[in-house]
Amino acid sequence: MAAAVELLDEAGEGALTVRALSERLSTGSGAIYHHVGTMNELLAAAVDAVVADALTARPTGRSPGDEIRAAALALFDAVAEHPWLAGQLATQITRNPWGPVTLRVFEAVGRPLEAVGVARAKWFVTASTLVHYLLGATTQTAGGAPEAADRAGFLDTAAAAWHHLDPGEHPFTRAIADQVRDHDDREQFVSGIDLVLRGITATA
Amino acid sequence: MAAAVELLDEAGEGALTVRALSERLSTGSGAIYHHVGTMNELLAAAVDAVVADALTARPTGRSPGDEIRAAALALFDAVAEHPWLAGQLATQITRNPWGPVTLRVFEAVGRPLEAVGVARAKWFVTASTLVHYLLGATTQTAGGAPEAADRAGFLDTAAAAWHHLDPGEHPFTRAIADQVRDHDDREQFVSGIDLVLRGITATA
DNA sequence: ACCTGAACACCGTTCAAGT
DNA sequence: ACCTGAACACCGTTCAAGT
Repeated sequence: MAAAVELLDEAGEGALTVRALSERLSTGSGAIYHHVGTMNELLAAAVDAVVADALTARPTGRSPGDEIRAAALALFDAVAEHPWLAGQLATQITRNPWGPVTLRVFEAVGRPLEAVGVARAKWFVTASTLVHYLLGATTQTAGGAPEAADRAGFLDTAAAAWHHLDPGEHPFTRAIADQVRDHDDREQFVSGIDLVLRGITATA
Repeated sequence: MAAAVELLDEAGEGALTVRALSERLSTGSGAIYHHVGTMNELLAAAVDAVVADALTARPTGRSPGDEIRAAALALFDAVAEHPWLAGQLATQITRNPWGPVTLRVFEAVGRPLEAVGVARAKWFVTASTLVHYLLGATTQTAGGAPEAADRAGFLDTAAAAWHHLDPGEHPFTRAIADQVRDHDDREQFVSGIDLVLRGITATA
């Protein structure tokens, strides 16, 4: 398990192969199949392990909102630290929508909802909305995004392209191009949570 | 392009291979590489084509909220119709966060925001939040989910498992197990949008 | 310009055989 | 019980050679 995560961290999604893993563990490829049913199960277990690690360090937030933000940011940071997680999180959740990953995220994000004043009957819809936002955001944001210096040029290119769109066909995207160039992912991520939370409290 | 989507629709993600496609087109595998750089580009183009198809039929909503809901549901239904799209949408967006898919969704969902009363300076954050919710929800929800009859047992199993969780460790998830069993994906999807929209109007 | 199809360097998985 | 490693049935991609 640890060796699998190591390989993924070192060289990305493509690096976790049966051959690479068995070499790293100084064993034969057949040996791996004695401990795990399939390569996908191993990958799912790796994802679960990393998510569990990110979400179990539960901080005692000052407010329920803080607790939700802390849990969400813990996941966000885990994806930033393990870039392969962005794609794999999405893959696992698509493949197994009610699996262990979903459970962990629901539990971490949903628990503070009672204290926010959400009626018990609305716990599921409310938590779902938060979880979906959170997963969508980490999927797009924290994944392949290159670091620091690279990042500026990266966003510049996208923003420039959007800036030159036909205003007739893509008026909205064109209008926000500058905001895209100047935004900060993590800040934006939190703003999104706050927006959803405002919808929640407005309803509750 | 059409042949690629056909293959995906018929037999899922795994069915789109160079060999299968070249056989379907009664040609050699090399011929495909004369028209496309790589298999991934082809897949990306397939995703873009389906998303474009889903989002261009723009309904003239009675209210901006209706327009947003309509665009979101168009995407939701496209994923339901092409189950492989759930995973591929996520994959493409992870791989190319500011690519054509993102652009299409932003444009469709963001355009009505002005009419909702969102300040121009907040268009990007606001649209991002909507888009992330929407992508997260379709990723988890509309993908592998089996149809009708199957679906009941599918959710029952998950709900039953959650029902038997240790209340000390997973109090929240355990508490919502029943709601999971009885929920309707599409309805829940719209409720989530409404929740986010409430956050938006509460801010604007 | 466009296509052919064998060849190459990979995959995941299986399984007789070993200890 | 656990491991070995060759073998199998696949992949995507390349490239000399054809039309």
